[in-house]
Amino acid sequence: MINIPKGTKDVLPSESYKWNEVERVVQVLRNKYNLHEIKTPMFEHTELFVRGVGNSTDIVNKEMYTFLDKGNRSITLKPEGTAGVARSFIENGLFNETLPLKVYYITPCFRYERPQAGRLRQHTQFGSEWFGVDSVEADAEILMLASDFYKSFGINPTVLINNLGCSECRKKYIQALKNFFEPQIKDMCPDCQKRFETNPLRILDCKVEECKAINKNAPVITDYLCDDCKNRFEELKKVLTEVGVNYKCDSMLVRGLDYYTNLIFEFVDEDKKLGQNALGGGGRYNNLVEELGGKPTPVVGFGIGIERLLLYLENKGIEIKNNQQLEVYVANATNNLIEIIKLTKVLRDNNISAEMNLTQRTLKAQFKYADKIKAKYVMVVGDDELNSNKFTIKNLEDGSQTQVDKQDLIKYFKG
RNA sequence: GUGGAUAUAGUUCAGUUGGCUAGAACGCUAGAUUGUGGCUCUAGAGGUCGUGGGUUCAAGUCCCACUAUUCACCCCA
Repeated sequence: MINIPKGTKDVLPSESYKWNEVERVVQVLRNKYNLHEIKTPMFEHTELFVRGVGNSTDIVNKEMYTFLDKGNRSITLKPEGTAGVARSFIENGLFNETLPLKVYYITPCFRYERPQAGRLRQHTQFGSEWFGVDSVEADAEILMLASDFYKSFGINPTVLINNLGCSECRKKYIQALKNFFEPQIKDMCPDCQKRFETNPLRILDCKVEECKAINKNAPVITDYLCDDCKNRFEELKKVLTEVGVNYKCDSMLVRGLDYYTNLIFEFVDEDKKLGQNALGGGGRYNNLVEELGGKPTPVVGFGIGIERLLLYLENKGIEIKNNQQLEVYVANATNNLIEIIKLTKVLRDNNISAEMNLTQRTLKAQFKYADKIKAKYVMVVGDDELNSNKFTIKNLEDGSQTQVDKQDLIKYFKG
């Protein structure tokens, strides 16, 4: 017996309707927000993620599915959605097209980690990236889109927001951080000592108690923002309050991807029932396109984990509606197969969901089956019906039974 | 990478201080007279007790190793 690989999951026929519903919600948002889908490959050159996601990140350092292909190229299964989309944007010269460009994707992502509740080696992200806009409106609207997505499922998770500043204020802030940590870095955990060299910002994100204690007194980014950055953040907060986005400021929020500038955010499960409490996250990355070799283009975007969304809904006791229902089961009480098949085809040609008996079962067993698959109606087709052109239709929900003329069948089911 | 837990039927789980042909519930298949579901009743199929080794007269049960799963930490979706 060959088992499913570690950290992966089958979506079984009995639960796939949940995924169909997620896709339906995304289609609705696509129209409401005028998004366009972009599909990029499942794998890219490893270098893209090293440069895009950043080589001081855990994703790049220890979590990538990297291998050499037969042409000795280093290939990596995408660990997140943004880098590939940015690459495509540059490679296809989309910065020369009409901007802003608002794209979205639903894609599997791969990270080699130890699996646990809400964390898989293959997970699925719904993401959206908006190229060529750098405004409060865009920042607010991308948060509204993500928030709208969650609200479509009847939830309203808190989004933590923070502002990392433009490259100018960030430079000053990082220097301030270095000055602050330098005298006491020897008392901090080995990870933080490494972070001090590679990316001091991430020290703020440390979960070790001793480090957290020191972090409490660390300089706060808001004190180092230039007036532009400060005003913009204040204005964003005003807008979010007006439009009902459930946000909270968190000056410790850093996030583990290097490409962020200015706005960053993370949707969280505040009850922490998930274990992993990040439901989705994102922010602004105004330098990424340029760093990957494109014309300087501001971008804002997010990624939302679908598996975590479904887990969150389950924990909250929120059920996703299954709107797939079989309308008619065509039961067979005759040897005239041709007529059964033709009748079923007529129903389907009129967009009526229909299934016919495919087994040697008795009529009684066919009724049992129809009940089990939750058919709304059973239409009995026997020699009597075929001779008289009148069909017996039983409503399985209330048990009532009706005779319907052959030419009125469609009207009966559609009416 | 670090630490903890678990492994018995398709699923969820019982299985006592080691003791006869390993159980339940749900699910699945079929039947309860003539062409009608749900409820009920009856019957049936389905397990080398994760794998390998050890202790013992005797191992699902105790010990060891391996494998798999799972939870937590780090980090992230």
